[in-house]
Amino acid sequence: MTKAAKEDLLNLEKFLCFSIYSAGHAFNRVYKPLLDKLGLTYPQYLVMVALWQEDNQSVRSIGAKMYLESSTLTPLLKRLEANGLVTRTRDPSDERSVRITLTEAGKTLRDQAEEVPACILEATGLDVETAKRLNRDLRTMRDQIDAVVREL
Amino acid sequence: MTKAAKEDLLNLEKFLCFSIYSAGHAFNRVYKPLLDKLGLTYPQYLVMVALWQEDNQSVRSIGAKMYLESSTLTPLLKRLEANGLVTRTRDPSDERSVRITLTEAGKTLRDQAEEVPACILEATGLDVETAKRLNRDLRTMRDQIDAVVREL
DNA sequence: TGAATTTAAATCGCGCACGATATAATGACA
DNA sequence: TGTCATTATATCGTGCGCGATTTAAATTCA
Repeated sequence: MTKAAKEDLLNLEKFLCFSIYSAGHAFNRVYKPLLDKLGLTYPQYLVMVALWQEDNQSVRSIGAKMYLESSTLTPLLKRLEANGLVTRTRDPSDERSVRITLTEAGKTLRDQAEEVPACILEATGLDVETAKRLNRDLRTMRDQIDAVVREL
Repeated sequence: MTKAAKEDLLNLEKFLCFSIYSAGHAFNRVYKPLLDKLGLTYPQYLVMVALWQEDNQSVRSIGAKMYLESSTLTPLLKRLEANGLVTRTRDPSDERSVRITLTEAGKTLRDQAEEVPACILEATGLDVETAKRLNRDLRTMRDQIDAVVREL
């Protein structure tokens, strides 16, 4: 290993994982004022996006798309239910499964959230093409990491 | 807006923030077995990297580098102290400040952690140059977002 | 059919992360 | 100097996120 490479191992800013970690927190900070108006947290917003994309999903389906466990989703979905945005009902055709369905308020919220993605993109300072490339690279990396994790 | 762009607003996978969010979780998953051996969590590991880089920092200094609040760091550092990796002592020249200093065990742990970054890089499936570019782009984006957040 | 396995959610305990607030020490400056 | 503002850390409450475990339903297959 070169000397420069060794020094990189001592520099937190040179850690790719830390850039992801700190960028994630930065997104949280910039989303907060926008989502406060909607009464949503950042993870709740992402779940709502998933439901606006496809309503009436099972907890399992949402978890698969978001890479989250039921132990994370169940309480979060209960909060969305308590806030009147979704309903949680056992699937009659398979009583193990719980279907999450948007209420009218949950559907309506989508209109109020319409401006959010453009605001966020603007805050990143990235042009659309760069954002797309970054996005693609990150998804590829994530999927590669998860492939490694699965074979452990 | 084009039709394709509108559809992207409904597709969670096309959200840059979600790629960061899910990639962050993926890193957590792949780090876990490696860090379990060291008795560290992922955020604790990042704090240790910061301390290996520069020992005897104040809580404030660590927080500035890691973009974390004292309300996050104080309990985390107390756990590191309880595990014998650091000491926490008030700075005699400014009693408001707490200096975090590596113990011998904390210093020694660095050797055991030596292999970790290479293992992680390998799991990402990225070559060194791509990882560097991605890293640079993410830091730039994070700093840009934080600049926007500060002027709110 | 009936026992054993698998699957889906839920629950629990722990650690992170933040905002709001408290406390104590330092600095500013009238 | 004494008051007022600022700074550094700590504390509290809330919500994520996971692993381990539990419960109940569905599936497998002997």
